[in-house]
Amino acid sequence: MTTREPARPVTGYAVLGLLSLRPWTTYELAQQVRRSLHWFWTRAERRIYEEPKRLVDHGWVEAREGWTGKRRHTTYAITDAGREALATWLGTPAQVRTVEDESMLRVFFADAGTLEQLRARLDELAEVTRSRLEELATMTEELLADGGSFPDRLHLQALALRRQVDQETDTLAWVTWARRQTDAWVSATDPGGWDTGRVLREVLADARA
Amino acid sequence: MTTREPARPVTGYAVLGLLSLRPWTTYELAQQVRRSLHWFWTRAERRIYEEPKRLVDHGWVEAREGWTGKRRHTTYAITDAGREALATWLGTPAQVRTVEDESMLRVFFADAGTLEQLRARLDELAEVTRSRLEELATMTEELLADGGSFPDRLHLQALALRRQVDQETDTLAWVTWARRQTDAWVSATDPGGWDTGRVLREVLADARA
DNA sequence: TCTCGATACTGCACTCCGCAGTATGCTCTG
DNA sequence: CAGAGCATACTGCGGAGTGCAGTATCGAGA
Repeated sequence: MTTREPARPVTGYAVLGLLSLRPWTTYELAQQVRRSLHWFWTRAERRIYEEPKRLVDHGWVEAREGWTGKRRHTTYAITDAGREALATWLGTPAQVRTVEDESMLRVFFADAGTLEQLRARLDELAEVTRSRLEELATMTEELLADGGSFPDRLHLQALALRRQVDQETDTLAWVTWARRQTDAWVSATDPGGWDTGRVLREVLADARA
Repeated sequence: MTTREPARPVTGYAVLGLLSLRPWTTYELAQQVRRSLHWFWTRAERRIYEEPKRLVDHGWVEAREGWTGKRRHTTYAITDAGREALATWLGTPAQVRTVEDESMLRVFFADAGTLEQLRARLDELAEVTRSRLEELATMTEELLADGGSFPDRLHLQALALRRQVDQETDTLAWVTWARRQTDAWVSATDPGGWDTGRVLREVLADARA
C-alpha cells in the first residue's frame, strides 16, 4: 500500500470483515451482526446501516442498487483495496476490551438500596445468562448439523463459540455464588457474619495463581 | 416521589453512586472511576467531567466551588433527591451487558490475514490479561491490608473483585487454549487436522450443562 | 381484500469519545 | 532559589454511536 488510508473506527473493520465473507444487503448485514458480531462487538442496527456508506467513500467496498418491485435495496461488496485494508488491520494490536455491565454497577452500589433489590438483580442476571447460553447452544447445534453458511470458517467460529460459552458459564457461576452469599446477609449495608476477609484472600490467591 | 424525574443515561447513576459514598471533586471522581467503575462501566474521563453538571440540573447533586490559590475546583455532593433517585434506579432491571472486544473481532476474521497475525493477537491478549490480573491482585492486597477507603463497603467490593478476577482468569484460560490450538493449524484459513467437530461438541455439552 | 410481519431504510436529538489545549499548584533537584 | 516536571482541574471541538420514531413496500395467510 502506497497511500496511507486513515484508520477507520473499529466498527468499519467489523463490517468490512463481514463483507469479506460475501456481499450482503444492509438488512442482511444488520441481521448477521445481531447473530454473530453482537456477542463481542455490540453495535446498534442504526449504525450498521451507515457504516457501509463510509466504507464506499474509502473505496473499500462497492455498492450496487437492486429492486424488489418498487422497494430499493443496496448490496455491498468488498473491493481489493478493502481486503488489503482488512489484512493490514489484522496486523495491528487491539485496543483493550471495554464493557458496559449495568448489573455489576447495580451490585457495586447495592448498599444505596435494599437487599431485596440486590437479590432481584442477581436473579435477573442469572436468567438472562441462562437464555444466552441456550442461544449459543442452539447456534452450535446448527453448525454441527449442517456446517452453517461458511463451512470453511468453522475453526474460527469454534474458537469464538468456545469463548462465548466460557464467558456465559463463568458469569452464571459467579452470579449463582453471589446470590448464595447474600442469603447470609442481614441487609445491603450489613453482610452479617459473612467472612469478607476470607473471600478477599481467596480472590487474591486466584488472581496470583 | 411525586414528580417523575426522567430517567438519566446509566452513566448518570454511575456517578451518582460514587457521590453517594462521599463528596468528590471532578478530578477525584475521574480518578475513582478509573480505579473502580472502569472495570465494569468503561467511560472516558471527558464524560466524567460533564455528568455531574447534568446531575445538578436534576437537583440530584449540589456543586460547591473551592479554590486552591487561583485554581478553581468544584466539589459535588449528593442531595436527598439524589439518594432517592439512586435507590429507585436500583429497583429497576438492568439492560443487558454489552462488550467491545476487539481481540475477538480479530480472531473471528483471522482468515482474512495470516496465522502469524492471529497468534500475535492472542499473545497480546494473554499479556494484557495477565497485567489486568496483577492489577486486581494489588487492589485486593490493599483492601486486605488496610480495609480501603470504605471499610463498610468491603462486602460489595469483594463481590465485584471476585467477578473481575473470575473474568480475567477465564479469559486467560481461553486465550491459552486458543493459542495452543493454533499450533496445529496450517494457515489462518486451514486448521489442518484440527478436529473442529469435537470442539463444537464439547462447546455444546458445556453450554447445555 | 385485509392484516400482519418481514424487508429496507431515514431523521433527529442526544450520549459519548479522543485529542488537543489551557492554566495553575507542588515538589524535587541542582 | 530557579526551573523542570508531574499532579491538579478543567474546556472545546468534531466525529462516533444510540434509541426511538417514522416511512414505505412486499409477501403470505385468513
